[in-house]
Amino acid sequence: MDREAGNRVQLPEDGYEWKKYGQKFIKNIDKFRSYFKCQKAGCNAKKRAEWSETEPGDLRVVYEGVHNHGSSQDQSGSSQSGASNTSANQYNLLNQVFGDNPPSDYRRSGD
DNA sequence: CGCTTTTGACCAGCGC
DNA sequence: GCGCTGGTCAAAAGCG
Repeated sequence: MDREAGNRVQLPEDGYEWKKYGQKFIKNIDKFRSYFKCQKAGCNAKKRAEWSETEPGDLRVVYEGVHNHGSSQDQSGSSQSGASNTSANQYNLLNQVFGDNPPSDYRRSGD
Protein backbone atom coordinates (compact mmCIF):
# COMPACT_ATOMS: atom_id res chain seq x y z
CA MET A 1 0.00 0.00 0.00
CA ASP A 2 2.95 2.27 -0.10
CA ARG A 3 4.01 2.50 -3.66
CA GLU A 4 2.96 5.73 -5.29
CA ALA A 5 4.21 5.55 -8.82
CA GLY A 6 7.73 5.10 -7.54
CA ASN A 7 7.26 7.46 -4.62
CA ARG A 8 7.49 6.37 -1.03
CA VAL A 9 5.35 9.00 0.65
CA GLN A 10 3.88 8.32 4.04
CA LEU A 11 0.78 10.37 4.71
CA PRO A 12 0.26 11.68 8.22
CA GLU A 13 -2.41 9.63 9.94
CA ASP A 14 -5.29 11.75 11.16
CA GLY A 15 -7.26 8.95 12.75
CA TYR A 16 -9.77 8.79 9.93
CA GLU A 17 -10.44 6.10 7.36
CA TRP A 18 -9.42 7.13 3.87
CA LYS A 19 -9.71 5.25 0.64
CA LYS A 20 -7.55 6.27 -2.26
CA TYR A 21 -9.73 6.63 -5.35
CA GLY A 22 -7.37 8.19 -7.81
CA GLN A 23 -3.93 9.55 -8.48
CA LYS A 24 -2.68 11.95 -11.14
CA PHE A 25 0.39 13.95 -11.93
CA ILE A 26 -0.37 17.66 -11.95
CA LYS A 27 1.90 19.38 -14.43
CA ASN A 28 0.83 22.78 -13.15
CA ILE A 29 2.88 22.18 -10.03
CA ASP A 30 5.01 19.30 -11.25
CA LYS A 31 3.79 17.16 -8.43
CA PHE A 32 1.79 14.03 -7.83
CA ARG A 33 -1.67 14.29 -6.41
CA SER A 34 -3.59 11.51 -4.68
CA TYR A 35 -7.27 11.66 -3.89
CA PHE A 36 -8.67 10.09 -0.73
CA LYS A 37 -12.24 9.82 0.43
CA CYS A 38 -13.48 9.25 3.97
CA GLN A 39 -15.10 5.84 4.21
CA LYS A 40 -17.14 6.72 7.26
CA ALA A 41 -20.91 6.33 7.23
CA GLY A 42 -22.47 9.56 6.11
CA CYS A 43 -19.11 11.22 5.92
CA ASN A 44 -18.35 13.03 2.68
CA ALA A 45 -15.04 14.42 3.77
CA LYS A 46 -12.25 14.22 1.25
CA LYS A 47 -8.51 14.41 1.54
CA ARG A 48 -6.07 15.46 -1.15
CA ALA A 49 -2.36 14.70 -0.86
CA GLU A 50 0.23 16.03 -3.23
CA TRP A 51 4.00 15.69 -3.20
CA SER A 52 6.80 16.46 -5.60
CA GLU A 53 7.94 13.57 -7.72
CA THR A 54 11.57 14.11 -6.80
CA GLU A 55 11.20 15.67 -3.39
CA PRO A 56 9.10 13.48 -1.07
CA GLY A 57 9.69 16.11 1.61
CA ASP A 58 7.27 18.39 -0.19
CA LEU A 59 4.37 16.33 1.00
CA ARG A 60 1.27 18.43 1.34
CA VAL A 61 -2.12 17.33 2.59
CA VAL A 62 -5.30 19.28 2.08
CA TYR A 63 -8.54 18.35 3.81
CA GLU A 64 -11.69 19.10 1.86
CA GLY A 65 -15.10 19.02 3.49
CA VAL A 66 -15.74 18.16 7.10
CA HIS A 67 -16.29 15.01 9.10
CA ASN A 68 -19.61 14.48 10.80
CA HIS A 69 -18.17 11.94 13.14
CA GLY A 70 -15.36 12.09 15.62
CA SER A 71 -11.92 10.81 14.80
CA SER A 72 -10.34 7.64 16.11
CA GLN A 73 -7.44 9.61 17.43
CA ASP A 74 -8.21 13.18 18.30
CA GLN A 75 -11.14 12.24 20.46
CA SER A 76 -11.19 14.81 23.22
CA GLY A 77 -13.90 12.70 24.81
CA SER A 78 -16.63 15.23 24.19
CA SER A 79 -18.25 17.24 21.43
CA GLN A 80 -18.61 14.25 19.19
CA SER A 81 -21.07 11.56 18.13
CA GLY A 82 -23.15 14.46 16.89
CA ALA A 83 -23.31 15.96 13.43
CA SER A 84 -24.52 19.24 14.86
CA ASN A 85 -21.24 19.95 16.53
CA THR A 86 -19.14 22.16 14.32
CA SER A 87 -16.40 21.96 16.90
CA ALA A 88 -15.92 18.32 16.03
CA ASN A 89 -15.11 19.32 12.48
CA GLN A 90 -12.05 21.40 13.06
CA TYR A 91 -10.88 20.16 9.71
CA ASN A 92 -12.81 22.87 7.92
CA LEU A 93 -9.97 23.44 5.53
CA LEU A 94 -8.18 24.92 8.51
CA ASN A 95 -6.08 21.94 9.41
CA GLN A 96 -3.81 21.70 6.43
CA VAL A 97 -1.41 19.16 7.81
CA PHE A 98 1.97 18.98 6.22
CA GLY A 99 4.52 16.23 6.27
CA ASP A 100 7.56 16.38 8.49
CA ASN A 101 9.23 18.99 6.32
CA PRO A 102 6.89 21.91 5.69
CA PRO A 103 8.25 23.74 2.63
CA SER A 104 8.93 27.27 3.82
CA ASP A 105 8.76 28.40 0.22
CA TYR A 106 5.41 26.78 -0.28
CA ARG A 107 3.64 30.15 -0.46
CA ARG A 108 3.55 31.02 -4.11
CA SER A 109 6.08 30.94 -6.90
CA GLY A 110 5.99 34.62 -7.58
CA ASP A 111 4.67 37.31 -5.37
C1' DC B 1 -14.37 -13.46 2.04
C1' DG B 2 -13.61 -8.62 2.58
C1' DC B 3 -11.04 -4.91 1.81
C1' DT B 4 -7.82 -2.08 -0.38
C1' DT B 5 -5.12 -0.36 -4.06
C1' DT B 6 -3.93 0.62 -9.10
C1' DT B 7 -4.71 2.19 -13.96
C1' DG B 8 -7.44 4.06 -17.88
C1' DA B 9 -11.01 6.61 -19.70
C1' DC B 10 -14.44 9.90 -19.62
C1' DC B 11 -16.39 14.41 -18.72
C1' DA B 12 -16.44 19.47 -17.88
C1' DG B 13 -14.59 24.11 -17.73
C1' DC B 14 -11.46 27.42 -19.30
C1' DG B 15 -8.19 29.87 -22.39
C1' DC B 16 -7.01 31.54 -26.81
C1' DG C 1 -14.10 25.58 -31.95
C1' DC C 2 -10.25 23.17 -30.22
C1' DG C 3 -6.89 21.66 -26.95
C1' DC C 4 -5.65 20.98 -22.42
C1' DT C 5 -6.08 19.97 -17.58
C1' DG C 6 -8.25 18.50 -13.41
C1' DG C 7 -11.37 15.30 -11.06
C1' DT C 8 -14.06 11.13 -10.51
C1' DC C 9 -15.54 6.69 -11.50
C1' DA C 10 -15.04 1.64 -12.78
C1' DA C 11 -12.80 -2.72 -12.93
C1' DA C 12 -9.39 -6.09 -11.52
C1' DA C 13 -5.98 -8.23 -8.58
C1' DG C 14 -3.62 -9.35 -4.23
C1' DC C 15 -3.37 -10.04 0.63
C1' DG C 16 -4.59 -11.65 5.65
